[in-house]
This record gives sequence, C-alpha cells and structure tokens, in this order.
Amino acid sequence: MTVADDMRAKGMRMTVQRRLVLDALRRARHHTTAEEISRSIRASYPQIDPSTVYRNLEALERLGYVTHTHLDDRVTRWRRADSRPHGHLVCRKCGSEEEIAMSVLEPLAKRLKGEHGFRADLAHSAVVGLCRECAG
Amino acid sequence: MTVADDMRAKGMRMTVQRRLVLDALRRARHHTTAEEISRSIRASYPQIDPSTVYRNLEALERLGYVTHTHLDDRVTRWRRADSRPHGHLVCRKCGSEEEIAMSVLEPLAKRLKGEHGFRADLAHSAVVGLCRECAG
DNA sequence: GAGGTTATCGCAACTGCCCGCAATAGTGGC
DNA sequence: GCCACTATTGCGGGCAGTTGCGATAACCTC
Ligand SMILES: [Mn+2]
Ligand SMILES: [Mn+2]
Ligand SMILES: [Zn+2]
Ligand SMILES: [Zn+2]
Repeated sequence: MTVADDMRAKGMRMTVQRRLVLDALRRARHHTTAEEISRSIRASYPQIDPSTVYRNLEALERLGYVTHTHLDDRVTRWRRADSRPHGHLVCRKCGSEEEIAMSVLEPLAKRLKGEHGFRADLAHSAVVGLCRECAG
Repeated sequence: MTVADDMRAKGMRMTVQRRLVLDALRRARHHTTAEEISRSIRASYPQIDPSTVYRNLEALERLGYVTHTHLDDRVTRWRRADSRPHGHLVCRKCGSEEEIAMSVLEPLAKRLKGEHGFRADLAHSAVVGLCRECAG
C-alpha cells in the first residue's frame, strides 16, 4: 500500500504539499530540520507556507512515516521512521554529538517497563552532559 | 558566603532584578517556568522586562544556584539547585508526569561514563514514552 | 465529469525564548 | 561620599514553532 492510499484509508488527503515534504525528507541528510525542508521546498514553490511544512511533518509522524528527536538546542530534528533508531550523547560545553546504539539504552528501558510499567522512548531526547574532553 | 558576595567575588553585580528572581524562585512551586516568575515579579514591578528574568535565570544557573529540566513541551522548568535531583517520566499520550529516583538512572550513567567517558546528566530531560495506562 | 463535503491550506498573529544596542546603575578605589 | 568603569538593564526585533480562521482543493458519490 502506498503512502497516499494509507492516508486516504485514514480519511486524510494526499496533497501536493504533503508529497513535497515526503520528497524533501528523502533528499535530506540524516537529521534535518523543518526549516531546511521548508527552505528546499520554497526554492521551487515559494507559495508553500512554513506552517504547512510543520503541520505535515506532524501528520506524517502520526501515521508513523516520520519521527523527531531533540538534541540540546531549540530545534527539532526530523528523520524517516525507516532509518535505524539510535541514541545521542550531546556535550553541553563543546556541543559535540555522538550517536550510540540502542542496546546501550535498553537496560534502562527494561527497568522502567518493569518497575513503572512505562514504555520509554529513549531515542527521543539526546542525553545531555559532558564529553570525555570537557569532563576532564 | 551570601549569594551577593559570591556574585561580586566573580565580578558580577547583585541587582534588584536578580534579587527579585531569587525571591520568586524561593516562593515558587517545585518546577516553575520563567513566565510564572516573570509574571509574579511584574505584578509588583511591571517595569522589569521578561528578557531580564530569562538572563538572570541563566546567570544564576552558571553560578550553580539554579538548574532547569525539560519535560515534553517547549517550556523550560526551573528549580533551585539545592532541591533534591530526580528524573521524570512523561507520557506523550495523556501527559502524565511521574518523578523517579536518580538511582534508577544511575546504572546507565555509569555505563555511559565507562564506555564513552561521557558524564551524563540524566535529570536534564524527561524520559518520554507511554505510561502504564496508555501503553495498555 | 459535476457537485457537495470537509481536510488542508495560506496567512496573520501568537508563544517561549534569545540577542544587539544604547542607557542605566552597581561596584571598587579614592 | 564621589567617580570612573563596565555589568546589566529595558527595549525592539528575531527565531522555531503553534494556532485560529476563512478560502481552497482533494476526495467520494453519483
Ligand atoms: Mn536545557
Ligand atoms: Mn518531542
Ligand atoms: Zn543521529
Ligand atoms: Zn499516559
């Protein structure tokens, strides 16, 4: 089933704007921002409003085609849901970013499930702290 | 040594605005927002600008008197640094918030230190996911 | 293919927060 | 106390989103 069919089956519509956001996400680098996507679309279709890009990223996220993560700034990072999940370590001093395997985070997820019945999404927010160099 | 002396020793100044932010933090509930602090100050001193409150929260944080955490919205939560550190579980569906002991998070912090030399601050961002009721 | 329903759009205004700048006011030295 | 120095302030404007609203256009039915 195509994305368009999936959407229609859920009472949503496949608009040109939606298609452009999906295309931009395929072209974009690993962790892209809404602003980047908006800019790349508006280069060819300047009439498309940034708020439409934001709303469509959220709509595609609800359908499970897209996810987002937060590093240590105020910018949300978007990626296709079919890319490999992973965690992030972000240094609050030098700003360095390191990707880590989900297996490192799994024991905590398991414990939160067992002790609190909480199904944690530990890839959603980066782990903030001090990297090896800055911790000294 | 008082906060004022500590500040002066570091070349900073104890302004009335700074004092008002500290007082408001003492009066405020556990996890307060800059907007709440600003509003409570401006009730008596309407000439004090919100940006001054933001800047002073950051200044007090650099000195170690204040910290902040992020739950699942775009609002930063501030608290005095002398309050007991703890983690948060936030349900992205129903919005419920649960506080958890740092001891639950410590094994992960230890592992990140050992394997990546990274000194993680696991209280900084809430763990997002689905609570017992919403996970089903 | 035309028509009616309504999801989605563009736009304008708003949010929490951040920043440059000129004016103000704490500060240490006298 | 007064002065000179400069950290900090109020203000205006910017950034990353979010939201309400009336206009548009995708969809389903015929
Ligand atoms: Mn933060
Ligand atoms: Mn999020
Ligand atoms: Zn990554
Ligand atoms: Zn819940």
